[in-house]
Amino acid sequence: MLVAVDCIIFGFDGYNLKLLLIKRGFEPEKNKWSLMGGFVQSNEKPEDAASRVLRQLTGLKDVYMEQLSVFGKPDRDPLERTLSITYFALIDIKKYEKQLNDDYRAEWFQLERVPSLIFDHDEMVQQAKQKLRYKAALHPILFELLPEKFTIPQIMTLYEQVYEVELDKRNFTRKLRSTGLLIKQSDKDKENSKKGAFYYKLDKAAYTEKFTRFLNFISNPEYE
Amino acid sequence: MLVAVDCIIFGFDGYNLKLLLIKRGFEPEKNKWSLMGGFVQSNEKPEDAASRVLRQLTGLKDVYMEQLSVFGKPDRDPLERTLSITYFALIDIKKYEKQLNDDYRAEWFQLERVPSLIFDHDEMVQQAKQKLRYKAALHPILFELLPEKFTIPQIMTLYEQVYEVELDKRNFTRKLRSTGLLIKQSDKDKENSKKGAFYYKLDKAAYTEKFTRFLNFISNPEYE
DNA sequence: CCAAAAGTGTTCAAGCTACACCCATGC
DNA sequence: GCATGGGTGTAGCTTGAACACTTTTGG
Repeated sequence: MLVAVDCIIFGFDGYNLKLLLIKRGFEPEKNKWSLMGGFVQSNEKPEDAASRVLRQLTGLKDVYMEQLSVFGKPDRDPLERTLSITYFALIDIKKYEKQLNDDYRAEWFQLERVPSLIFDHDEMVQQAKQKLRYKAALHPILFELLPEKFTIPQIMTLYEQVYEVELDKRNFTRKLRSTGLLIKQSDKDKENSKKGAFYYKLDKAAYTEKFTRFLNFISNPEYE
Repeated sequence: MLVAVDCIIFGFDGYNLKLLLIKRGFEPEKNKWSLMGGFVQSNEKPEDAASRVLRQLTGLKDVYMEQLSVFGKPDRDPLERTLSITYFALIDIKKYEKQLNDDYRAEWFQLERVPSLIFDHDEMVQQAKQKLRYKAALHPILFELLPEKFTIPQIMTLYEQVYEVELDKRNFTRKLRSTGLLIKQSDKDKENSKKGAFYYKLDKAAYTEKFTRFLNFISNPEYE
């Protein structure tokens, strides 16, 4: 049996949550949109294959990545029985922009505008979105999508995008600060407003320490 | 590459949370304790393989089962490169008792008394325990471990076992009732006390409807 | 009548929701 | 000087935690 990995890669540009897709360069389904994937080599762990694939496409390593699940219907690939292990990755879209590998004709798509994908990749994306919501309601993983310095309005927009809700900025700010994960900087981002919004950095030590604690950023979402 | 499934099977006998293991009947590692597993056949989805394997061992079908993750280190099986997809299953231990298939020399082990297992199966069990805690803090899956009629002290013991904590019965009862998942019966279980404890059944409709909602049975556990 | 488990209520603290106004600045 | 987005505080309510006594009945 062939074993592949497919990566569901999320990015955030400050306004919208996006997905990185490639235009498939070979048959079957040549020129259709697809997730970035590759086969697990004989000397490789599946997670190493996923990191390798991600690095090939984006040039990035040490990216937040998590195993999602296995897709294994006997006929999911029409040519040959192939099992796919999916991984979802969260990357800072700005870091990536410079390193884009043009060989793959990759593009970012807003989540609402994702085209239909080959094989069972649509289902993979659905599952990844769900998992992202589930996980981000409990753990501070969305910081992985942000640049080193970010503002509170930015994070709030991110949460609003992920959950497709509108949040109250007073309550959100209070809750966010109460996590103790943020370090306020003295400079401001003035791109999005005249007054400017203070930058924050993530307190890495607190992040590591509190990662596995319950956070409850979003109350009573529907969980999968 | 060979692809196998391995099942982490949990059961509850009213007092202790248990794990079902088999004594391996073939080389390598013959006569060592192991999870029940099997290879994914060419016409089979992995989840079907898992159900099949579970049915072979226990005679049960329509069991609560969930994909856990993939274990894929190149050398995890010393003979041949084998990928394993793990599933965890929750079964009512009483239903099972009658149907035990003796071919596999299976035994239930209390979680604290699980022997060391072949290959990376120890790690699989660890992961399954963690996932069980995570999931059961948010969703009412532990009912899958109980018989059709059960008492509140039984469920409470089950939660105490899963999380290795002591709970307050007044608070627990109130929280449990507030879920609207239980239907009180008029008869009592008199096996465990003279006064007897009322039986309850699960309200199947409410269970299905509320499954994906946040429940928060356990406050602030450490999540994985 | 007594031992053993089942069942039940109240008080306090913390956290969540809803909600409206002032601030700083570029144009 | 005004439009735009950033930033802050309070009151009411809900939820969770802590805690002790009464009930039932088999032996």
